[in-house]
Amino acid sequence: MSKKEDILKAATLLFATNGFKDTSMVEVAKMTGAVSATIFYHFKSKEELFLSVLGSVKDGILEEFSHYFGEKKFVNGLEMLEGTVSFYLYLAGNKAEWFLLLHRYYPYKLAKENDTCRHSLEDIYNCFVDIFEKALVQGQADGSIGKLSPRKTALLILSTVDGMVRFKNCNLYDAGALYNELISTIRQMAANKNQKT
Amino acid sequence: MSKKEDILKAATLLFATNGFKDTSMVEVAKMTGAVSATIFYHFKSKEELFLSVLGSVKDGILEEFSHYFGEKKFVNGLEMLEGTVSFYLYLAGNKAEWFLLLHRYYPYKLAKENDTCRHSLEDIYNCFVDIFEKALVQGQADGSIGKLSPRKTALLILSTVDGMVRFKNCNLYDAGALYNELISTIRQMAANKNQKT
DNA sequence: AATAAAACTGACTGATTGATCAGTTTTATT
DNA sequence: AATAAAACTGATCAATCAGTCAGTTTTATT
Repeated sequence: MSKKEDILKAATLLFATNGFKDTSMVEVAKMTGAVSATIFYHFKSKEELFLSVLGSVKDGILEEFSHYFGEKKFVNGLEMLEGTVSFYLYLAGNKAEWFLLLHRYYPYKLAKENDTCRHSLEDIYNCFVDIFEKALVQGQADGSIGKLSPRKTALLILSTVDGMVRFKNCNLYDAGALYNELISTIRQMAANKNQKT
Repeated sequence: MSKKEDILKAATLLFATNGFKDTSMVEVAKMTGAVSATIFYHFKSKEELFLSVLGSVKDGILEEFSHYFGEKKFVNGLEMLEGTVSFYLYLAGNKAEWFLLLHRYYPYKLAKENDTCRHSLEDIYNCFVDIFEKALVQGQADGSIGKLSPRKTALLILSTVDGMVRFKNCNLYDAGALYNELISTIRQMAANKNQKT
């Protein structure tokens, strides 16, 4: 691994666990066995380092989901929906630092004035919502999912899993313990045949 | 309003919008027309100021909910559940600074080492979950809600509304636009008569 | 009015930190 | 081996900020 990748990895961990302001360049440097000036050689400022971190997290998430859906095959839309939810929760545990970073407020604040930041965040959340939506649309086509607004329902499901992951990351409640209830609720939503679109 | 209350109000706003580290005592002081030393006369440290802010947010939330349930009467558990969700979303808009503060990571990190902080957060989230749970239990008693685990379902609903509010505060998606879908989903959950407890 | 307590302030300090830069070491190319 | 480019470093700086304290003003009490 190159030094630049080393720095990026250390910075991801530190920004995720301590936040932007509470992470010093000296800290990041020490973790890679370098000196802070080295970081400023690779990244022109602390903010640029953060943007690179967020960009690499975006790439990682997009790649993970693309890999999962490249391998996995689903018998219908409902199973795809459940698979996506499971994979999201698995990823939130397996790549906890990514989701910790996304559950900090700093990226969203920076996004207000920085296009690069905003685009990374948009790519990440669009990836999530689009997959949920695709599963819902497919499910409506194959009959495994009833009438409902795919986009809004996708957002509602994302809100729920995002909230569950946040509660877990904040040490409030355990997301895993709600898994069965979540799946059960999704099936009830899917089974709905009466609602108008 | 006393100077101490003035400081507390200014600090709430600044901690909520800029975070703990990104809020300086000079900033808080300026907002109240005072000098930073004045704040240190009322609060012995920046951390103690933050704990006081969180405590006052806790008091505010508990009082708001107690006031709402003191006035409002519900015909059954399901209506109480829907009312609670609505009030939660209303409060998240009306007292945005409270929820912005609760959607920062700093309080939860501080809670790991500080009992006062942990207790405030516990009080707040227990207030939310307990009310949802109470509505679910009451609904099961009066027949408006089917068989399900009240505690886990309460947590699931809280995850959803918490996620929706976070998305809105982060400028990602509009929570209000999902209101109808949310209520509809809750009714489907409630209508479930087949599930084992 | 006298007195004490409470509230408040200006000036200051030590520590931290993002960033710079001249100079050194390492790597790649011929 | 010679050379150039890339990677890295030690020293340093200006700015920011939490916290202190001696001293002043305001408020309450008698």
